[in-house]
Amino acid sequence: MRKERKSNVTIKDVALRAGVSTSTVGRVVGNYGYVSDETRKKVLKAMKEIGYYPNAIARSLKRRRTQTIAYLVPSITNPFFSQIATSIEDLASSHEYNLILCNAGTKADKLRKITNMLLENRVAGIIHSLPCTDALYNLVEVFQSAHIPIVSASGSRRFSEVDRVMADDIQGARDATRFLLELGHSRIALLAVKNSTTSKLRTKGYKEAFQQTGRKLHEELIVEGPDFSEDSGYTLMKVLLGRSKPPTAVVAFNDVMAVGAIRAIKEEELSIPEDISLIGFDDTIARLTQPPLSSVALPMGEIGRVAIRILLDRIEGKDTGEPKKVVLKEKLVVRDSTGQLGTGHG
Amino acid sequence: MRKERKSNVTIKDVALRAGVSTSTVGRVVGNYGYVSDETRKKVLKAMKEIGYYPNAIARSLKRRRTQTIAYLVPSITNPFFSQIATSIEDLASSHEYNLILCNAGTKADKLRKITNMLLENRVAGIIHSLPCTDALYNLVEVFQSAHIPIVSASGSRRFSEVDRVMADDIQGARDATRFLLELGHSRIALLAVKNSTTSKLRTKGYKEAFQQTGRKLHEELIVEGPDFSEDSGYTLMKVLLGRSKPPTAVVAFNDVMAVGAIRAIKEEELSIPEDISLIGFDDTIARLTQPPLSSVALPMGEIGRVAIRILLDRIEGKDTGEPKKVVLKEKLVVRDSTGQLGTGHG
DNA sequence: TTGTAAGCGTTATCAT
DNA sequence: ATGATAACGCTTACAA
Repeated sequence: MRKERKSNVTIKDVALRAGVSTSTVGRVVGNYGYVSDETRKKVLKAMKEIGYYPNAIARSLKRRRTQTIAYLVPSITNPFFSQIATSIEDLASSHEYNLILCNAGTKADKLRKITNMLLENRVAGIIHSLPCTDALYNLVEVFQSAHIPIVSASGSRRFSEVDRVMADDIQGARDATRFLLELGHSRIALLAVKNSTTSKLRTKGYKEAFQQTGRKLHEELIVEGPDFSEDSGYTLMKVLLGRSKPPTAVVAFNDVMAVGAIRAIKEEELSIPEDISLIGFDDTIARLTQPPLSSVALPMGEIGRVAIRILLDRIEGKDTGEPKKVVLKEKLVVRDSTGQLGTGHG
Repeated sequence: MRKERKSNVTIKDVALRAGVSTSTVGRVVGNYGYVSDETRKKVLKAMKEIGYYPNAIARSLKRRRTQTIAYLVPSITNPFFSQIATSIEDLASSHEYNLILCNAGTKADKLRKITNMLLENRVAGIIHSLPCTDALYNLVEVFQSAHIPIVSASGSRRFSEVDRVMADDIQGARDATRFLLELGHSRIALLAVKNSTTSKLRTKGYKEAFQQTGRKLHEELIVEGPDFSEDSGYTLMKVLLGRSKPPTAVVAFNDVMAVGAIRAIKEEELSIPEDISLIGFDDTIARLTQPPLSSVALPMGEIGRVAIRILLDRIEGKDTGEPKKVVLKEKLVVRDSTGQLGTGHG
């Protein structure tokens, strides 16, 4: 015989069993107010015996607030987001909050639907990593007027009314470029991406590095592809290598593009880093390339942690100040794809 | 002046505004029962005007069930799980279910905590991809006795009381091995992993391929590492290459191990596939290796879809039959790391 | 076709 | 220190 645990054991049942009132049981369960040790023991015993566990739904209804927060991403498959998600989940969970993870995809309808669902489920707050779209505008407006706090974690930077935490794309690219400049390179190419805010900021950082060191910038070495794909990296690199004066170093705006670049470079029978130094961004698959790729690591974990801390402070009313903007440092991880200029036959 | 949307507009408010009863409003909101067109319009108008949206918490309390399901994984960072998660989320969302994603990690405490939280929040059902542990036993027991359906999506296979959907590891390895046999290879090495059910099953498939084709199996070419890491793949491959009779083809039990193997092979100045053919598993980063890796793709999307379908059928009582066990096919994706035996100098 | 009223399982206020 | 009771916002017989 299997022990059947009735799923609707209520406080009332416990009260009956323990021979006390529901409010006394409530005090024991919620651990507040005055309860004598003796009574507490009786209640605890009754709870065990009939297998009581609290009903969070009823509690939420009564308290008029949930312990649920949501994290919205374009795609959880992207390791960038899943790492942020992990750190959010971690802290949320240790503060007794549940995390609803929402894949908003790219369709406006989906995000609208999610917005409604979150509203109806009375989430206590949301964190998102979404790009700026009409549907996001709608979301922000709706949640703001419902007084539900929002934090952008490496999402759209455009809403000055919401708390934002993001990586310092300018600094990351500046550091990477500077590192190459210090290795003696000056013909440093940039594999950039059209219509990307991130790409624009990184390009800015690249330029700053040249300015700060007083070295000459070669504008023609900044090339733009349509997206952050491997093909994009491959094609751009091919173009650069076909020129009369190819670069001696390359910064690709993510690791996947860098993989494309590696393929192009090897096809031309050149070696990394002897002929060409290469740096990627994101530090995701960088350990696995051949040679292991130097890459600018983004502080995903930190982004998530800061975002959730801000959110919890907002939810619990500990922070009622102006919207924050937190910018976190990126960090170059040096591996084997970068070397001093002129060690090869280039 | 910002329009302030009061967050606690209730059915009662709408009823008052529209001059009807709460139950009439309820009928309009829930879209059931008889409501005259005229009344419906009045109610709809009132809803718009005062910005009403339903309270899912109250509804859940009343109906004694939620529209929430949970998906538990060891780590959402693993692309294997995040892809399953995506397909689950997709179908769940289109059936008006919310998905709570839980990172159970590896500590028993965390899973116990999640178990309780899920129970208290009255989730309608759960899907998991967790390995067999005491904490999972506890989870299964607790949910079973609360009559909350569970589906294992490529998780522990040990519970015959729960629905299980998984990939056919035996068939995947068999197909991969067979493919290599047909290319003329017979000295086919296996980079396996100790204490892994999956590894055991794949090894079985490997052996079946030899049996079915009547070719001679070289037991000594089956080597085991401690885990599925790149280092593991590298070290095992080094060992194999150091032998007097090295293999002409290799099956690595995931892509990351295959990357390690590639490194080892290149270090010995051998080429892929001319000297050695290589096949990975998972088809995650396989496109990005040099050369692009042939790899056995697991049906992650399909696993998620089947799992959520089964779960929804259970939740909605459409399926009250015996626990199901669904096994889905793996599929070899051929790229450039595999070739006919003897095209190189080996 | 519409309205009344009794819960769902908690929490919180007020007595006792 | 404990108990009675009224909400929380919705659904749903049942009555009208």
